[in-house]
Amino acid sequence: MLSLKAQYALKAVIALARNGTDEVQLTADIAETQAIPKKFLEQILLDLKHSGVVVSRRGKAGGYMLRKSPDLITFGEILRIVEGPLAPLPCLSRTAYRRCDTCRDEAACEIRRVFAKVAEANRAILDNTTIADCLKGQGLPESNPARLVG
Amino acid sequence: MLSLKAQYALKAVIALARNGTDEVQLTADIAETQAIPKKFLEQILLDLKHSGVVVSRRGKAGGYMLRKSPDLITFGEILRIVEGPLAPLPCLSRTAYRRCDTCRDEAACEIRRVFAKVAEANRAILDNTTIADCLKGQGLPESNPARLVG
DNA sequence: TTTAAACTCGACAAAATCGATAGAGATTAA
DNA sequence: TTAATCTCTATCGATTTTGTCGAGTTTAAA
Repeated sequence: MLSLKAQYALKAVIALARNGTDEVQLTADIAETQAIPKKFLEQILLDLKHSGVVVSRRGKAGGYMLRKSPDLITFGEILRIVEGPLAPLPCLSRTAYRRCDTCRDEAACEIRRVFAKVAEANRAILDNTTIADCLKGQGLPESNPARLVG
Repeated sequence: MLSLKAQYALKAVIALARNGTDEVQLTADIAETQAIPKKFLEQILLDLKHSGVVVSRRGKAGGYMLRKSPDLITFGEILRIVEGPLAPLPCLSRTAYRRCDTCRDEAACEIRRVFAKVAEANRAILDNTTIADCLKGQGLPESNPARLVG
């Protein structure tokens, strides 16, 4: 189940994308329009900043802006920042591989074999759906729907 | 991330499937061979029993058996029993729909639109992969791989 | 130069969830 | 009758989740 934090992060980035890349938006405004607790949102935006997704201007007339074009920001990128690896098992993560404590032989693990497909399918969607796509009302870019099946 | 409990449940069901449907298997044996804490496994097997996946015989010479053929038990079924709904958002669950607290208009929710694809993809895999499939070294039955793309 | 508005950052805290354990009870084969 | 086994509820500690607080720091503008 997607965490509230992840939902907040996605909503904030979408709000910033709607706002354009020429003017900053107040944390307080995002918090209010998206119904996100302000102090919690501050933490999230800070994470997004440290990860290079957004930039901030401090002081009076400060706020946040996207650092890159919405079509260069994927759902997968945001989720990894706020939730960690997408993979359903540590032994299936590309970005943060760890051996599974519970199984001796990865190659023989039936559970791993099935969830490898789940991981593939999820990556195919989340790493290929950008913020721009979802604003167009498109989950996936037209050009490569085939990637859905891994 | 898949919970340990879910991994234990899947391992236990797989172990029972390997054991066949004509003889019970001891909780203690499953616990030992699968490296699952015994008392925790007892709870899980009880859940699986209440949900009709396994049957038990009590008393001396008691134990557990699958209640149906492994090709009638899907990963999705087991996961719903021990983890609840598969869907990444409550508003996307078929088995346990709930409105999302965080969004006013479901139809317009960009996040929902994207995760609807994720939910579809996951269901396509998990509800169509049986315990029998995974024992054959097959994540999906040959007959309908197309269901993968929803 | 001062001030007010805004981001920055670390600490803290309540509540929920996860992983596991304990123990009394019920049932059954031998 | 006994020993083995499942049944069921309660509890527990650790971790994660979902926030909140407050003291900085930076900046635009008065």
